[in-house]
Amino acid sequence: MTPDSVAQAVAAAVTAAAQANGYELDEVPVIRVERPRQREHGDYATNVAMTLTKKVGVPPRDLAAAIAEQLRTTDGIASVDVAGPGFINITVEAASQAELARTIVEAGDAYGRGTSLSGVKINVEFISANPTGPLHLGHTRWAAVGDAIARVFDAAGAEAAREFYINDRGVQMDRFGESIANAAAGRPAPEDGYHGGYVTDLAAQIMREHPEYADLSGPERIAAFREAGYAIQLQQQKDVLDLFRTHFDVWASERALHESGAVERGLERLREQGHVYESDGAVWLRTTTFGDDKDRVLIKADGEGTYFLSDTAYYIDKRSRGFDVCLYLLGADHHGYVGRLKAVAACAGDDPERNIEVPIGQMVKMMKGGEEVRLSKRAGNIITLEDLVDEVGVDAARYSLIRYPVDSPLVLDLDLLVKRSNDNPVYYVQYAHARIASVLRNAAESGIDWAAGPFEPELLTHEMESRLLGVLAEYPRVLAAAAELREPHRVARYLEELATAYHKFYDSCRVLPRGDEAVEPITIARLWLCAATRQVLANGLGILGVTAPDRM
RNA sequence: GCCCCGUUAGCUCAGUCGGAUAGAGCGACCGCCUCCUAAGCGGUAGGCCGUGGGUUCGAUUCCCGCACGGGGCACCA
Repeated sequence: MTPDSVAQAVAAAVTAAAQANGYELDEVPVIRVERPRQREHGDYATNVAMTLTKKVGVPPRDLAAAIAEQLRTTDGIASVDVAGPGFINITVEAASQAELARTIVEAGDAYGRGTSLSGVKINVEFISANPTGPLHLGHTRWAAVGDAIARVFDAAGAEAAREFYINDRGVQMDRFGESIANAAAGRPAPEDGYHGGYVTDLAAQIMREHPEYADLSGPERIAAFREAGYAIQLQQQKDVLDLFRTHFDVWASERALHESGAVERGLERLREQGHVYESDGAVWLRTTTFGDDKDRVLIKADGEGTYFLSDTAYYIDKRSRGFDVCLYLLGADHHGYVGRLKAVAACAGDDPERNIEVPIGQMVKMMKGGEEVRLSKRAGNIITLEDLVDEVGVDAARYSLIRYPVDSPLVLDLDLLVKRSNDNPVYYVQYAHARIASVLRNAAESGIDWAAGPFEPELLTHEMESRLLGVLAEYPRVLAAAAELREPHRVARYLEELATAYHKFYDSCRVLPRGDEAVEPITIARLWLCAATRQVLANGLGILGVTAPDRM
């Protein structure tokens, strides 16, 4: 039995108990079964009796007893007990629990996938760095988490698109161009310009490819270096993200928004909705109507559109492309944008509670040798995404960035991330996968064809087998919760729990025959359990974008 | 001043609609490989869940205040 089928059985028992005892119960509440912390409390527990006691007017323990009596007759349930203030503790029959191994192996990659977000089109925008430099530590968290969120959405049945917004317009681009142009001429960057060793590298590369730029001057020269630098830098960002296994579906350019008329269309939409006004020679959006601290300028007195104008157009453009939900993953340094973004959705006539979500991620720091890392060998004064990958590898970097809830600040300990022991969770989980792969490999080499069966689930009665099965059964619920709450770290934590359950099982339950021992039915049954566990570990690691190695 | 986030074991952190004796890893101490991967497993020690109130059968969890720490409040991008 799975958590869902147990919950259904409880619901049926509640209805039956109400009928048998004449309880007045217009509707059965949604039943949630949980896995008790204490092993003695059974495989599953529910507190329905306590939640219904008021409505029904019967003491919780009596109500629990009545429900338990009905529940006992359910197929697949071994025993039911009432405990504490009115908890119902349920123990499932070994065979019905172990059938799950077959279910998982047969479902393969699909095990755990759900339909809770079926038919929903979600746009996940993240990183959206300026194309004026390499991606740095501040971008890394979202590079991993944003991608994982999109994968979690896919697993929940949604249609998720990963989108990167390129701020390729405005004065910072000119400052970027001027900085490179100056570097090419051996001059320092202008005030408010871009420094860093990468600027000098860009200048050198551009001079190699376009020696003729040396003869240009004035705005023409700045524009030439700006455009060349933009192209190189954007490509470099794409290459690094590719290496990091974060692949975007859409690279949206701010310039393109202006060139395609999306900005005019967005402005028109906002005017239609009646939230645009003029004051002091500028054009404003009345975002305060929807809870923003102050109204925002769309077009400055000098006639230039603001960055905010592009933002509004971009949001409206996304919606016009059919996305039901637009997710903006922003760093804590941008949290001030939440109010105005929500207001933009409202000003556009949308529901800010449903159509737009703006999770805020806290900052990331790196420690090495007990001290905060501040300098990058490559880029002068910043730590790049590439540095991190060079240092610890893609798997460790992705895993550790996803492993924590994004609303708490993150400190990455580089010394820990390269360690190969169980204080490094990524290896701990991967090791479990490799260990199983090894067992399955050894079985195959010994000519044991477990898949040909027969699989006798009722043999999996060992304490550790039962616990492992219980953890395997949780996976679909974990994935669904991760999608609903936009919290992929739950998947990582779950995998650690699963790895622990497997390692304990492995330690106390011999799988393959030793020496000249015969292949027993329990051997086959345990191999099914191993195969199921390997599958779930692989599926979960896939959600995180981390590899599941067969050997380590 | 206003807004967002955090505060749980010595350290790094889990703990979604309020539930039974608050968890994991590390660090410390003690154990387990002639046997499927010891990158593993078992045990001991370690807690006023920041603080003061409130809500109720029950609060680490929900509400309000306070303290401490981080971040933010542009006709910049």
